[in-house]
Amino acid sequence: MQEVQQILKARNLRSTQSRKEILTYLLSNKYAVAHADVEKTLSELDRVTIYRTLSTFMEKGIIHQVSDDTGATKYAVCSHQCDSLGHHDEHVHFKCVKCEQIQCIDTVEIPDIDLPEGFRPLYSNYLIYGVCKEC
Amino acid sequence: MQEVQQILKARNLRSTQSRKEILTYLLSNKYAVAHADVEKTLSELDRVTIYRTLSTFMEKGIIHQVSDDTGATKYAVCSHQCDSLGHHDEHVHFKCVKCEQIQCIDTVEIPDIDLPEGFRPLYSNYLIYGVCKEC
DNA sequence: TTTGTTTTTGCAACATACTTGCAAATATAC
DNA sequence: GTATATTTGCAAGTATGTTGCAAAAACAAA
Repeated sequence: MQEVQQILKARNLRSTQSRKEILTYLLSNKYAVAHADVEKTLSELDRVTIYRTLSTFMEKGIIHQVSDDTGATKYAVCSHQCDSLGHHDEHVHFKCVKCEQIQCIDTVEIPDIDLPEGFRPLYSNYLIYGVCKEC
Repeated sequence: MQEVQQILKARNLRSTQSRKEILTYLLSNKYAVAHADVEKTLSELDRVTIYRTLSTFMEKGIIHQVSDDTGATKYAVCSHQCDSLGHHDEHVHFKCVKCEQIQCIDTVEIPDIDLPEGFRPLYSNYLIYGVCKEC
């Protein structure tokens, strides 16, 4: 059984053609991808199916969301053991101002912060903008 | 001359009715506001005028952007000396998972990060999710 | 305080991102 | 192979953001 089917089965998700194709695409991409990217690449799939599949993958901890300033949500495959109970891969993301690609910086954990009295932190997002290795 | 007019004049922006109302609203709000919030509150203003005004205020360093996981851009008044040449108020933002409001945590600077070889950071966004003081 | 110039606004139309309901199709378990 | 529950595709709708252009408003200077 291939990797994608194992990932789906482990989350009790049916191995449908759409899911296998979308997951394969996500795994093959070193950068975070937007819905539009999936749609362009897998053009035979319905837009709504792609939205729903990404949403399902999020819930099941297969992928995580990265929000940048463009308004379009991007997604990347989780590197560690995430599941329906939560995401456990709090790492920094890097967005290149030249190529505009977002990548996970898995080697760097998000540093903790001393918040003012009364604020209880749960999780966080840290996005660094700059010029990436490749550019 | 009122505060809002001084702010506009200092940036060489004409003191129009729309700008004065939108800026007053932004200043009166302790949380980050979305375009939709402005539209609901100042319902006599045209949608496009609000978009353009927020965009102008961004360029002139009057407000800054906060991106969260909802896809809708939010804005908050800059606390320090920002201008057309750039924003200089790199602070942490906090989004409450109960009331869903975003506020600036002006007292905490974004901690620096040691990026892998080859990455050149320029600026960053750090958003912490959790339960706020009020909730 | 009127006039001329430049900026801003409002409208129409468009573009992109995302959601919901429902019937038909498909995956899985038996 | 059949029953059942899940998933998909289509249609339609909502939310968010943009662009071009003519009319209106702000400002400066006579």
